[in-house]
Amino acid sequence: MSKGSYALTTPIYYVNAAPHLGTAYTTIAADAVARYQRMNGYDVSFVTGMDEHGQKVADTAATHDMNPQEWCDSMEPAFRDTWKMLDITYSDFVRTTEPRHAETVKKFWNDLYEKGYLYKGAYEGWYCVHEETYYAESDLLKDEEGVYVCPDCKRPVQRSSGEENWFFKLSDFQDKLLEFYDEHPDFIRPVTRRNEVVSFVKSGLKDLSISRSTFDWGVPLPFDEGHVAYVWADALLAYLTGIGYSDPERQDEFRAAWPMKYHFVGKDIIRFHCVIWPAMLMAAGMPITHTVFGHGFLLTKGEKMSKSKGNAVKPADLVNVFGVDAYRYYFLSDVQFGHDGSISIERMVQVYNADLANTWGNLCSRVFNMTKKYFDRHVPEPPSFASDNPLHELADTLYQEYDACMGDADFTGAAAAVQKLASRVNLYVEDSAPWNLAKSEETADELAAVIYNSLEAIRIIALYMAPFMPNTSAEVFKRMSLGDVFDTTDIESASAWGQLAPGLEISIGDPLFPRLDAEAIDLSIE
RNA sequence: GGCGGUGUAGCUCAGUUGGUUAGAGCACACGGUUCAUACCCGUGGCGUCACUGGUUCGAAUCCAGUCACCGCUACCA
Repeated sequence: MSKGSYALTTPIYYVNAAPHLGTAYTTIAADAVARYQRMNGYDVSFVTGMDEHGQKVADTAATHDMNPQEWCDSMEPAFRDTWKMLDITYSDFVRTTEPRHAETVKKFWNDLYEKGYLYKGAYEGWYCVHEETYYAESDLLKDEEGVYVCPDCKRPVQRSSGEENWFFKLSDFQDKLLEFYDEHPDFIRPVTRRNEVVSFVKSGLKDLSISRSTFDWGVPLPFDEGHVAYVWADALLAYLTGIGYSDPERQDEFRAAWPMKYHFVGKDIIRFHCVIWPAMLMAAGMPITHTVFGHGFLLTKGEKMSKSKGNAVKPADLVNVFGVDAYRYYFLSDVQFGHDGSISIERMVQVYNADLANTWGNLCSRVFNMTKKYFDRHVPEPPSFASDNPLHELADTLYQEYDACMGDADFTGAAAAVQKLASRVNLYVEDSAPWNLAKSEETADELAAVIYNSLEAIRIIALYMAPFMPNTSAEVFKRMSLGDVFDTTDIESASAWGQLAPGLEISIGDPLFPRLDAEAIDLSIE
């Protein structure tokens, strides 16, 4: 029984660079939510993709001796393969050069054109005579007297009318946006981002040029074929394409999935998603995505991680050392989503050893071993008193806590909630000392209870760890003869205490997370 | 310059509407245990809660100022 639709997106990533830790971070977060909400009973639409248009792409293609389409095609595997490596379960991968997306762009902007939200005008730019270059206002510097000067040669620049473009009447939406933010406090998260956006909009909105005519690498506007859509006027619409907006056969899906639940984005593109995008939707008369979540940046030694600084460690480098599951777990659990977070190899090793090797992995190992040793590898029949135990009590509160965190994109909180149960099982085993209970026939029932309860807790932990660490949970389920953990469609009832069937065979297997030695890892993030 | 944010144990961070000896995880030290991946369990130390002044019976928590760092201040994304 489906709880309904749950749609979310990552940004449609600009093709100019292969996925790096930052894009992987956003995508893993979205995937954790997607996986969880599927297990929680929703029909999940999870859209990601590639943003392939614009002058810059055309230029980059040229430097590689390719035409733009060839260049974009050559980049597709970099994205698809990275997402495959990270076990990303997107439901649609939109390339903005696909015909179906061109349909979306044409349909959408034609609608706004007919509704009178577009007009032709000239974009006012700045020109430096000496450098013979146009600059955006944000690129300019100011001299002592507050006069704009060229960022390269420091000479004053002059205002200049650029090309004729189509403009979207963004300024018409200033009040409506402010009203919308006010009525939908959850639209922009976290709160600091919200404040920034509100103060930006309050400072006044200018109309936005949404077309370009000086190059042709883009979607031609249907009412003026000499113009192609500006990249953002193109890329944002990929969210619609990804759930079937322009596909006659997917209209039911589209109606169910729109408006979406989440756009996960980096904080650097929050404005496009929180100002321009809702204004576009208002103009189109469409409802607006529930929440745009602008997460923080990953910092190494306090500096933003980016390829431009040449300090990029590729996701694959870390996956090779730690494995996919630990990679996902580390970034989601140790970096507060929404805040900038420091990351380091040292820290990653610490978290891996503490949370995964020592707590979760070792717990499975010790309990599975005892099951083998005391019950010939089979889940024991629990005596009637077995369900009265501290693990049962804690497990009963887990769904509520975890669900609240995941619904809130608080991955750190969700991971901690599961981790708390794992720690509690370790303590329970310690307190119960099954190795002593095994010494006498008189305590055989107690021993069965302890082992059954520990196994049952492990089953439940594996369920809730699955969105973070899909492979490990699948493996734990397999070792417990439990079937596919991702067949779960109602995690709340699946995690209710006492469903583990006695008699199932338990296999021990190799350690899930062999301990790592920080000294032995030859990899540094500078 | 304007608006906003941050500054709490070695590290990463929690600290609700101001209220008893300031918390968690990790790291560190010591003790216990042995089913387990030298694992698990217990105990412990450490903090002038950035600084200064103020309000209050009482402030990490409110106010003012100072210092440091950071974000936003539109069309590369």
